[in-house]
Amino acid sequence: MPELPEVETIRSGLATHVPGSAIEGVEVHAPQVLRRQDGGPGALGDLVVGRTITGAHRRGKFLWLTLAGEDYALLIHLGMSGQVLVRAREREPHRHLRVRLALRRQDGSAQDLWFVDQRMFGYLAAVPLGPDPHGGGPIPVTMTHIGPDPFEPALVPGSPLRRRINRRIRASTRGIKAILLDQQVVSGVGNIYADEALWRARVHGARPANRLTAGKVEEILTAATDVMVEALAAGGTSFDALYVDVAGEPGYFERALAAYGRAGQPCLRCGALIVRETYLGRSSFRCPRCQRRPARTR
DNA sequence: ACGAGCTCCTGCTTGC
DNA sequence: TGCAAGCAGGAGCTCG
Repeated sequence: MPELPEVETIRSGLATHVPGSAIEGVEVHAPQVLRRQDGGPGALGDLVVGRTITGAHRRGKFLWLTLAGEDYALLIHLGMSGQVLVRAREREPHRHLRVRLALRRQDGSAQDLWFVDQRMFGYLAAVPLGPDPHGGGPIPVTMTHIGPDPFEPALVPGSPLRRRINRRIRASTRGIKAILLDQQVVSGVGNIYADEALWRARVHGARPANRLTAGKVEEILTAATDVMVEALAAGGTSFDALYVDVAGEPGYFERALAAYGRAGQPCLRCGALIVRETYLGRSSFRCPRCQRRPARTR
């Protein structure tokens, strides 16, 4: 499940391979992944063919390639199982190949950009660029509601934005994990890194956010940032073949996970057995001793 | 305005 | 053995 570190690994791979290349053609194998395209699936080709890719950007789990003219971007969300692969033109198509972009490099050589997605929760869309409400560079207009992510300089500890977000979190009665998963507050954290951050901060995910101190919220945000920095250094987390980088290589952070997926195994801090629970309709893993359930929940 | 719940989708696993 | 149900879950949407 791609979260911030995995999407950043892909962004960085794209940044080294595709800027300067022109999009020569679009081949759609599954129109479903273009369901968010304004004007319908057919509009994608009209908006991107003939244009040159100028850069690869990311906020949270959203990825976009800017196009020459800097008025439009090709927005990519990987959903649960999306992959972006840079492939040789001759390569045999992948079973779950949904969209193929034919690229032409500046030196005249050809390469393909594949959007592969088994479960098709992901999508592609050519979207106009607009101003960033959080003060950064232009972003696709369909994602202006997405909050800043912990890798953004504006969100460093002690910054005004960080303090504002800390207050916003503590104004809510929702469980802290629900807020971590809410991409409109802070983006980039998904189910895996939320559980890891909460384990590190010794907090139960169902703890109402308004009952946390500013210092504890800060500790949770820092833990989320730290675990994602470490995961990025390992190339991301690959549970199965569903997450790979643009060259098709998996990441190696799974072996460093302390909570997620470790039900029945000892807590690396205290030895109590990690438990799996359902929270918000998805699985949560925690240490029953380090992360005590809040008193009045359930 | 906020939050809870539903929905999209495929493939692997589980149970009868 | 074969089939159906269960499960995985990001984020946009609807509804209260």
